[in-house]
Amino acid sequence: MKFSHDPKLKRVPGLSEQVTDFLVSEIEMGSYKSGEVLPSEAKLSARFEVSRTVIREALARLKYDGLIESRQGSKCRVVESTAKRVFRLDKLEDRDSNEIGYLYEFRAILESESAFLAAKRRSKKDIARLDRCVEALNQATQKGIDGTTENVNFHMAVVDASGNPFLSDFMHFLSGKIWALVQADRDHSKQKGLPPEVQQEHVAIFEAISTGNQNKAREAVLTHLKNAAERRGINILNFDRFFC
Amino acid sequence: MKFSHDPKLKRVPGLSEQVTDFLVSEIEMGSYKSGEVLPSEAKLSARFEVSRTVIREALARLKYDGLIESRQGSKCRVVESTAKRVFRLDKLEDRDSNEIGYLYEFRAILESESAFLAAKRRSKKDIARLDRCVEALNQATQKGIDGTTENVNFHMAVVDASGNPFLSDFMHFLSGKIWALVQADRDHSKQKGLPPEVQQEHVAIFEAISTGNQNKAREAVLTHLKNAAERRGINILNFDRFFC
DNA sequence: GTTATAATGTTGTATGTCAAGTTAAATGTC
DNA sequence: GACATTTAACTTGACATACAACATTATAAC
Repeated sequence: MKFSHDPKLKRVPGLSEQVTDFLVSEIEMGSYKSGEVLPSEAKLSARFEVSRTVIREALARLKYDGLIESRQGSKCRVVESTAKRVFRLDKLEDRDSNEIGYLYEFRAILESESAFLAAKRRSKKDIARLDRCVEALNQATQKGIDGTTENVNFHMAVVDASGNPFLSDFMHFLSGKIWALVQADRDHSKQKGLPPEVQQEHVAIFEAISTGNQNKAREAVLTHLKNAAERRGINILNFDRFFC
Repeated sequence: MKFSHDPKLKRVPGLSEQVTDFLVSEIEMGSYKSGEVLPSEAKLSARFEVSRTVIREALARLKYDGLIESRQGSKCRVVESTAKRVFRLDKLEDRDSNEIGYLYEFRAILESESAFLAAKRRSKKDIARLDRCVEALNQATQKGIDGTTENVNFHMAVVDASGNPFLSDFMHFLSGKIWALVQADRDHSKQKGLPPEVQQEHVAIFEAISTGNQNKAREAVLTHLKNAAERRGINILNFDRFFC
């Protein structure tokens, strides 16, 4: 049996990765506070019993994230946490159901407001793209195939139609994480194909956006995500805010 | 004159940083598409005319961001953009006023919904913290000092009171970027101290959250951010959506 | 005490080496 | 010729050493 081309092969974490994670947790735990200096590369090399190369690759990662700062000649300094250059969303799979509920709430806020804005700003190209997405979802529903890709495409078409590049970029990032999360426990559910009621929800969103009904677009998204969370057994928290 | 301890010294970008930026832009431009392999470290080393050490440190950064993937023995692969591990918000200072307007809109969505949730979920500790923040802003207003720190603290107390850790974490990240942006052109305005009307807006937000009036909390934040954007001459886009 | 100088420490970069793993070519087999 | 096996070449991971550029600290001079 050959594994040469299988991309799902377990990637063994290298030494620099391990050192990186360790240093990150130490900084986040407060072992090294803002403004303080880290031990020299030589000291870290001795402490972790790895070569300086490994240490440097780990530190390069931290520098890129803006966690530490360095200048030739003097030791690395830990920068204030407000100056972080990236937003990271790791270890999502081993968070409890409660936290995932918060993630869906977060997503619901962004996507519903995106739809609200999209109903106002959507261009003809946006509507055409949304139309294609709905059609693709239709075919997926009829054929009974998975349709996850088409689903994601539709949701991304909505946020892109909002016209806000930050909203758009961030939701692309977030949906990647959520998608990976969904795929992770798709083995459990074993459900094939999209239920027809899901597609009805999609159509409702599309109609509201294309006709320019902002409030209806927002509520259609909220309804859809509320149902989606329920279908996945996620502990939703505050979705009923607009329905009381 | 000595600069030894001055942290504002211009940090000269190292070779690995330059290589990193170049490779990132090449991947984003599409020179290396998803699933394709990068040239070997030796080839890259020859191409950029730097040592393999530099290349490895640059690649370590890309791996950490989830832009590429590597396994011992085979070349690095570019991963699908949906699998990116981080959300980055760089080069914010050289975006035009229009885009900054979108940034404020993005922020307004998150902060107004945070306030909406905070008005429902705020604990006694949250209210106490908000109270301390308002008091600190009061004193800053009276003393006529800058008050930027107190301002940021208040806004973060609001999002923390929302109880949603994702919302909270992300807004901490985002406010760091916005704060840096504000500080960048604070030299232009030369305004000292907070105007009294700003503090009134803060108090309105606090009152709405502490009394549990969700809708009022959300609109108070929107009003505040709308005015804040106007005061800073930012081209706001859609803030009047709730006022028509 | 202050200032100039030397010594030391630290990061940035380059080079070489080897091990472990993958890929591609050569070879053998039917 | 098609297929499987072995071999060779290539690639990443990690280590060690060396040196330049810069910063810090200790020392010496005044």
